[in-house]
Amino acid sequence: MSKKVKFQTPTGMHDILPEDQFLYEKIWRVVDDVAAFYGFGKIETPLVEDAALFEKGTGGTTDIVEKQMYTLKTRGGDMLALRPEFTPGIVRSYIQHGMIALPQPVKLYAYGPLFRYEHPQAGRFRQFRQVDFEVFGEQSAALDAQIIQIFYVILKELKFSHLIIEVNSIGDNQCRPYYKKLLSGYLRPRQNSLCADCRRRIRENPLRTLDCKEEKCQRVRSQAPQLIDHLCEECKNHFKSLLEFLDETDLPYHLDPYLVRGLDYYTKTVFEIFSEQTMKTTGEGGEVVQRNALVGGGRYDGLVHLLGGKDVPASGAAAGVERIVSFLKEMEFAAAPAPVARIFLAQLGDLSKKKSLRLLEEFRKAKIQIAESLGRDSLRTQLARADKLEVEYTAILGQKEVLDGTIVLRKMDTGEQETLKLEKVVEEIKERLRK
RNA sequence: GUGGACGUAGCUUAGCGGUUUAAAGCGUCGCUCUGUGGCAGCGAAGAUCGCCGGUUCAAAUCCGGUCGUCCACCCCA
Repeated sequence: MSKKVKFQTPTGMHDILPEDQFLYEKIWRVVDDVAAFYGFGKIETPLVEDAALFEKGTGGTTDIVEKQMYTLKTRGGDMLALRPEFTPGIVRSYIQHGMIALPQPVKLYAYGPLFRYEHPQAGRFRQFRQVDFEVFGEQSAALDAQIIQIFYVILKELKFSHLIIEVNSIGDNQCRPYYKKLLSGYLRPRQNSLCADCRRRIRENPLRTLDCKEEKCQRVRSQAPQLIDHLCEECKNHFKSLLEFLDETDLPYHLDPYLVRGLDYYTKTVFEIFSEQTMKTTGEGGEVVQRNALVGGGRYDGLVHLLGGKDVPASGAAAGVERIVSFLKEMEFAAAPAPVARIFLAQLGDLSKKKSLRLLEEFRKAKIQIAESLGRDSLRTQLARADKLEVEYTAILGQKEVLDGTIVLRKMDTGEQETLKLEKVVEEIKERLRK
């Protein structure tokens, strides 16, 4: 006999069990509603794309592509990758289907699973879901503001309270290369005061030193040349205009001059939305403030062109669904919904069991949720089950009732029972549940 | 990729300075109660103590490795 193997979910991946589904469904419902209101069309792209799409789009030097992508070789020899983010796939679809011929801007949204080979921890998994919104063909900061607003509204609809929006501009191909040079010129002579990671970053990605959490790096950074002081005229105006739009919409934002993002394709606007919330910790009954980025996004004016399309400006953002769910679970109103069935059908004996199948069908047609336990024969256990399900009524169909063409209706809280005509029961119950 | 904590029935945990049948609560199923639930009593099923190896007469318990979970760094949603 072979050894018993215990299968389990792969590292960083989880089952979503029936009792948690309502949380996800709630999010989908809110997202669909908000998207419909703002005129976004839903799009689904494959979970798997040409690996080169992400290498080129997301960027070959990003961690996501460099060390977190699940790649696979097909039998035909193609190199494919499990999508690690939404944007390149949606850009690809925009180009492939000639959406440039549609009235611009083209507004799209999507949600679904993404894959990143990472070391799992709080709010970080190898298979996770995002909600993603993208706008193509409009360079105005009004759309950036609308994207921010959309995610803010979604989180508000989900009853998030302490939301913080951080915005910044990281310039474009005009001004950023110049600023990078300026920054590394400032950092290089001071590298002894920086952490090891930042010393490495000076070469690889000097912008990232800006959001280092090490205190000594923050000290150095406070004297560093500011990105917003070195934006080109166009970027400066764009950013100014973004802030004006945000003021207009009353969104509670902060300008964080040190906010930079890890993906290569961002230009001008970048932003993140955080929720600050105290979480109960499992050990020692303590509390801890969780400040995870729930949403991240920005403008990516060069990406459509980079991936082979026309020079189309675009802007977008994505929210981490698991992170939202983990907050939702902490909130008290996120308890599981009330029991679905308000009535239970108990049967006794073969004859009534056969009759029950037909009766259940009548309830279905009348759109009345009714629970049963056809596998059990004793009335005791069926009533016990009905009790557990917290139904209001149990309809009891025994041998005698089938022969008489009647059915017994028991009110569960009081225990009072009455005998009804079998053909009237659906109507009668419908009437009573209305109250 | 680096570092820390932890892996015992479906769940929550006890046992963990080595020694016979690994314990409890919840849950599940059954009986007391042959057509009447919530309570109670009784009972059953369910764990080769994550896996592999080592030390030992003897390992859930000690040691090493491995896998997994959680957490932090890194990065990101």
